Amino acid sequence: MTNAKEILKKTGLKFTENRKVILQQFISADYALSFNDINSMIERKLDKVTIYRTLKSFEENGIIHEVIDGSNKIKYALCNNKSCSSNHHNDSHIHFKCNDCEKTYCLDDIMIPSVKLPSDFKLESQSVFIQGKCEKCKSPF
Amino acid sequence: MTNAKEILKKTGLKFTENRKVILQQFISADYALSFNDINSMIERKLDKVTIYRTLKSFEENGIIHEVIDGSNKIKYALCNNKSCSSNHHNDSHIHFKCNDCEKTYCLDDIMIPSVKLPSDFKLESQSVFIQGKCEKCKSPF
DNA sequence: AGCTAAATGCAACGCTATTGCATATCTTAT
DNA sequence: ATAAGATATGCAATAGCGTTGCATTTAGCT
Repeated sequence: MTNAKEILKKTGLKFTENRKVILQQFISADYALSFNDINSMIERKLDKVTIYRTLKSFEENGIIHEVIDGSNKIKYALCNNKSCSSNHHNDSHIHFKCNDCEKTYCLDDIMIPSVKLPSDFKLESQSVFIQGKCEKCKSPF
Repeated sequence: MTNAKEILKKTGLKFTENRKVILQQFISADYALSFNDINSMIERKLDKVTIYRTLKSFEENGIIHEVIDGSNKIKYALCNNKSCSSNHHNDSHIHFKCNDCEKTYCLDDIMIPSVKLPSDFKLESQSVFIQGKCEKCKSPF
């Protein structure tokens, strides 16, 4: 069970109403959220600075990770990997972005194939980014 | 031989001094360039709008392709793939970003391993993004 | 040389994100 | 339960990246 209060307790971050509502968006969404997504989803009107700072602190505490999808906006998604913690993320999974609805999904269940790099590069993390159409946009009716 | 004039001629874009100097930066750099990279590299001072528009038109004409590296800045690199043309790119290669110097390289010679997607997603393009240390930053002396 | 479409420069603007500072709120210890 | 201290929040201002509209200049053709 994914409970906002539990998650926050683990990190040592204070439990506040703002953090709860923001975290709940991540828990219920199955795709990566940007500032704008969150800002329009929540009823409670928060200052934008609060949202930005909340996202940053969630990220620093291993709750969410940044999702790179070429949108030139910062997006985040819940860390399902238990090994994410303060200042250390471990989210090398596949990201899939739909070219129609622009939503980006984390595909945690699919293995990332490994790549053999030339010897002059040292690999630290690897991610696969796929673009295409998601289920809803594939069959538009 | 990679000649700016030749490349521009193929596209039908007018050959101007501005375009020449910008294109030359791409030809001589072995990594992806952002607006800022270009702006600081060239002597000739151009209006920023000109640079942005030039990059966009190069991209639309299959000369350069966008490189996504999580920097939240638009970066571009030369298309080595001959099949890139107006409004159709074919640059599914590996991008490597150095966590130290922040330069991002296109690794054209390495095969991209293919990924099996769940059936509800339709793949249109795939790219692999790797972070680590480049040769220069691996051995700092 | 002159014409036309394309390229450039300037000014203004929009959006995303950040910083500094004063105030409010949570948590812990008493 | 309350007070104290640390943390979180809100407001105002600002920075950076990128775009748009419009007037002017230039490349490339006849």
